Amino acid sequence: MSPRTKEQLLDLKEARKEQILMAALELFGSKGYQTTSISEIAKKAELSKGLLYNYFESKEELLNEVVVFAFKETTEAGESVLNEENLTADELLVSLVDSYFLMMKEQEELMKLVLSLAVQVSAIPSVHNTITMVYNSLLEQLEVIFINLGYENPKNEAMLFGAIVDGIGIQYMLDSEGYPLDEMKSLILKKYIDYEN
Amino acid sequence: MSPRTKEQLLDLKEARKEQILMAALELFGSKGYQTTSISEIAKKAELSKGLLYNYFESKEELLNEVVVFAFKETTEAGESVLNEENLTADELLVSLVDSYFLMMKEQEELMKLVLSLAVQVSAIPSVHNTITMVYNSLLEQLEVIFINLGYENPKNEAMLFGAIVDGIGIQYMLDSEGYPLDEMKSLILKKYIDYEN
Amino acid sequence: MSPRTKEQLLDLKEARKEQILMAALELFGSKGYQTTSISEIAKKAELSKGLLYNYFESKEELLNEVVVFAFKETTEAGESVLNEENLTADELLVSLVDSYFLMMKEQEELMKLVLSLAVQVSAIPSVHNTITMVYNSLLEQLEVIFINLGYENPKNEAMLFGAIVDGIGIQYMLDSEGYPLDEMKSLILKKYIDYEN
Amino acid sequence: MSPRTKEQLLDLKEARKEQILMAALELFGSKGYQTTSISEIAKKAELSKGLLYNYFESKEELLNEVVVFAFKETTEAGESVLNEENLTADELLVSLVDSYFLMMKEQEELMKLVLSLAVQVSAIPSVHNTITMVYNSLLEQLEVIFINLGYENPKNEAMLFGAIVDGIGIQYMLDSEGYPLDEMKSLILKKYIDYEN
DNA sequence: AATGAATGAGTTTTCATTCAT
DNA sequence: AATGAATGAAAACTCATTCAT
Repeated sequence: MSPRTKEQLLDLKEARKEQILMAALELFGSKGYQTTSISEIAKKAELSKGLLYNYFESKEELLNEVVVFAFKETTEAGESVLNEENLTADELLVSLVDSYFLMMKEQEELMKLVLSLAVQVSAIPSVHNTITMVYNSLLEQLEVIFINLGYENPKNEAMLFGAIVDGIGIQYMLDSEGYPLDEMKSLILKKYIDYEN
Repeated sequence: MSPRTKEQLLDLKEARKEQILMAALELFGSKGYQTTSISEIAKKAELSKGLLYNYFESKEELLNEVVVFAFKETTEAGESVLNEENLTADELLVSLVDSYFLMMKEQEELMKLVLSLAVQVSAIPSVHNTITMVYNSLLEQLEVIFINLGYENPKNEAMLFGAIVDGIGIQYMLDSEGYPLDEMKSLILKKYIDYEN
Repeated sequence: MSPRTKEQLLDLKEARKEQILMAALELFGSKGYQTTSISEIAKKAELSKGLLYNYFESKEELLNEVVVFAFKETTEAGESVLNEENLTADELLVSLVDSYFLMMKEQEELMKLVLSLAVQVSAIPSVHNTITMVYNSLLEQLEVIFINLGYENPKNEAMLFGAIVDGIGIQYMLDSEGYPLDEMKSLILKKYIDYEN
Repeated sequence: MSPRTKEQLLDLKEARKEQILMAALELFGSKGYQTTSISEIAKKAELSKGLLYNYFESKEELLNEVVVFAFKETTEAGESVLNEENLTADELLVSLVDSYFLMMKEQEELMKLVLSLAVQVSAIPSVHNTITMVYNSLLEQLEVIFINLGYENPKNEAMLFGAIVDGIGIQYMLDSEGYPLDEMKSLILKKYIDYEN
């Protein structure tokens, strides 16, 4: 019998990779990078340790790819908001805040990871680079909005907005049960726009 | 020579403990908790591993005490601002922001630790409790100010303010060289008060 | 198209086998047996790992066949010298020394392998047997010459000669750049025959 | 109770180190470097893996120290022969050959290691350097003798002699039971001196 | 009180070998 | 005949913690 076609193999490979990335994302997010072992990831991704190393050269490389993967989702959420047509700048901001808060609620693990990595992993240079890169691309996205809103210093405004979201993320991480996520959302929107929930 | 009095011994013990806590704080802050070994801490604190275990039962307990120790400094800085007399609420806020931003600049390590711990060690239950506790006491401190400022929902305002500071801390950690710390400070103050730098 | 004849298939198989053996020989010689992986050999021989296992049952069996293959070349070089007609015994010895030293220079890899295997691999019983076998057949070849030269104890003389060649091989391996191969050759020949380079 | 004095500790440390070196020497010699695991060495040296790493930073460093250790014994044996007084150059050579052959018989493991390393580990640069160094110091020792014997090219003679010893070592390694060590010794001595066993 | 030698479980990573396709 | 995905045992190495001195 002939071996699988190249395309089939590529598909399989991509699927496997994503499978591993998802498992790693979840574990890194909930337990932290250092505390998560390759064995655990392999078990969660339902493959063997050895095979995992066919897809990622090292734990550190895996982490890097997880970072890219994780931020990609965040960026894409923002992107889709930005691409919605017929929205005033104000409505855009509301929509963006909505999407971030939704993500915090629904993809807690992802947010935890993104945040914990930003902090925890600065010690690993390659990861630090990756994070800085993707974080900056997020900020640029935000900047566009503040430009449209006519703010005086849109770059700094974008950074402040980013800081708020990150900070809330941290607080939410510390106590996701009791945290008044919705109230905070209203509060922020009120600061930026005249918003009645 | 007469034997040392009990108090002297207690002082000695306290001094030693602080010596260890400082060393651990610095290392945990710069390298992260998991990546710092007990040996390194002992070397930096200039005592033996064995003796270190006379003061702290385990690495995890040491971490807990480091968290308390680290937040205490932060809280005390805030406290001293709050206790300054003859300040209007507005001036208090300015003063508090000043003190936080000063700390970020001058005690980078401490900020890094506080933040990274908040995130990184949520996985360790005992540490999670400690952090939640001290973080809440910080928030209560802030709340007082917003009460005085007459804000409608001072608790949430305190949380938002805390989030901003944390978020800026994260951004500063990612790129402490290039980050426009002073510009961000002005921006924040302008949001809260009519402030001209 | 008609199916290939059995002979053609055998030839193909033999060609493949040789292809693998050559690759393994080169890698074992340069990197050592333990340090060379089956994957590397397969890549160098331009076939898949799986297919390689159709030709050799295990890495150890492959090694055994490599040993035979490697020594065969050595033996054949000697054989061709012995079969040259019209040579006096002295001339034969000169010729043989020539051929060994030429091999050392031109087939460094092969020599390295032969030697390193002789030593490195004594721990693997099956390989030890193979090496002993082929090494002895080499010695028998040499013995013939010393018989013809009329030496008293041709067997031991053959062994001594073999030892000299091996020993020089080792020294050459340690420093193939700086080693005075030609001077050593002259020296040896002078010992055995009145030889002027 | 007070900790041990520094000297006691140093003695203990030296003893442990030698204990480990001996175990490693034996195992590397009989099984080869790659095939011997740190666990095995630790077990043979009767300590834990972890403790072994207090004495040697890595397996490779251990190997290097084993090489030095192993050659030191060889060199010292030669040295002691050279330092015997009232010996003619001829007698010195006899004595040296005696000592080498004795070592081959009695310290088979040591010889095996020396040889196998010379060959097997050329791939590890640090070890290659170590071996080249100690091998050259051995050759210099030999050279002195050939100078005293008035040979024309003592350096090359020393190398040839070294090659013979190495080569015989290899042959002896391949078949230590059946090898006519004593006959070979006589043969060599006869070549160099008029020697009647 | 003080030391650091000692342990061993746990970590990341490699690789000969098998097997579904 | 041919592929390379898949496995898992084993390797080198680390480190929190204990304990004899």
